[in-house]
Amino acid sequence: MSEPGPSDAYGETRPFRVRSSTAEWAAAILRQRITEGGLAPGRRLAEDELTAELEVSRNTLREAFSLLGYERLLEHRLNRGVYVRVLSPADVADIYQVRRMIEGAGVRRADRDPAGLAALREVVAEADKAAAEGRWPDVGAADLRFHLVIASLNGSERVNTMMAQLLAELRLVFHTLDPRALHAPFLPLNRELLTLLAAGRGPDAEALLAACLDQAERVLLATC
Amino acid sequence: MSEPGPSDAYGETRPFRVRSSTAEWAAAILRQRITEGGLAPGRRLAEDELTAELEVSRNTLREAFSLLGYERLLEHRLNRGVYVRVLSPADVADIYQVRRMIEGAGVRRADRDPAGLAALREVVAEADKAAAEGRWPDVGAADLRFHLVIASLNGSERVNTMMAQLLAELRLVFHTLDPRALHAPFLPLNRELLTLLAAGRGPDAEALLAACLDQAERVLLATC
DNA sequence: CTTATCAAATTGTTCAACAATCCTTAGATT
DNA sequence: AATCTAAGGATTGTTGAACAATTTGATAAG
Repeated sequence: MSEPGPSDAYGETRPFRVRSSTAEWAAAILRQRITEGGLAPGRRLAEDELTAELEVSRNTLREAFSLLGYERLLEHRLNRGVYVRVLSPADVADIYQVRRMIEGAGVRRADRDPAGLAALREVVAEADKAAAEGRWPDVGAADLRFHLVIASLNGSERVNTMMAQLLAELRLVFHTLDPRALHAPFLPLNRELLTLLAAGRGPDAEALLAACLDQAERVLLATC
Repeated sequence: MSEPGPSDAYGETRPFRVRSSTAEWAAAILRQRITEGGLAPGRRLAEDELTAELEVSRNTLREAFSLLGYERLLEHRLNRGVYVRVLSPADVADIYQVRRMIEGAGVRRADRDPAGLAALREVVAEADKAAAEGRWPDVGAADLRFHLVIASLNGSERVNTMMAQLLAELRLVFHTLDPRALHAPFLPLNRELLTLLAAGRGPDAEALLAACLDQAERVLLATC
């Protein structure tokens, strides 16, 4: 056909020839829509619809679906299509169980990682600044990053990606709630947790973290 | 044999009705070959070859590749094909870091799960029986199952699947070694670990487990 | 011996067609 | 009227072919 290069439309449709695969490009778009709330949980993603909109072939789109399915953002029912994942209370409980394990282990290793403490301080400062300026979505992002850093204290690349996926899953619920009401209560707790860690009071930090996670879990379970 | 659908004892038979998709069927076959050593690490999986052998289309095969890539059993290099994963020393170290985290947390929760202890006893008995009869591959399988049960003490479905995937990855290295030399030293250690857990001596059990994992890590790192 | 160039082989992507399955609706039966 | 059954339409599952893009290996030139 007519020159399948970077033509098609002059507009913004597709960034040049990206180095990553087309499927990952499509997956990135869908991932963003899901985690930012454009695609609500339970919504069905029809192939016809999306192939037309994203201008990719069915095969490529299905590969993107597969990608997001592995991240547990989409659910695939055989012969029935893919749906934006709906987290059950059991899912939320399970996710928090894993978080207790990962973050608890991270806190217990905090004393061996001074660079990690510095990163935590930075994230806390970011959160405070965003809160002072009323940018609550940014506060939420900083809160998640805080816990991501705690997970990274385990010093394992695999744990980091696990944690990132868990938080992406949680965003399925987060964006249905008010970011201020959700994250504001945890700002001072995060700060105190950092203080305890810096003071070398490991067991106290561990207890505080556990309390934080329990509270967050209760809040989320109350909504579903 | 946990292959889905009717066996292909007569060659080309493809199951009439598979409950799962064809891609998952193909992935299951490849997964088994990889974890059982039929496909050695570093080996390239050519599309032509496998589409002919498995009698699936290229698209379906690539979907299966993608699936196994998520599980880190295959490595995908752009425009160069897929290869059976080769674990680097860094990979082994990272995997054992995760195992220390998961299994350590499991042991710490052992006292809340009497059913878990019973399962551990059963697996230890299996391993002893297999060792007495010289079935060393079975001993290895029981050893892995022992640690899978320890991970399950965390009471999280997600942790269970994480652990299963980690052990599948480790099998990439295991099946290049002698199962007897690899697993025999751990038989009495596992038994002792169980004894400590049953006696409620949590901290001692935790220390013993850490020692076991450190030792296993050293053995594997010595081979690559 | 090194570099440049070309041809073959393999992967990346798309398309169109058909099969299998699900869902809806209309009709028949009670 | 309610329930069951049987088309039919719509959507997904799978395939094969086609072409583009990239790598690989061989060959030729400097």
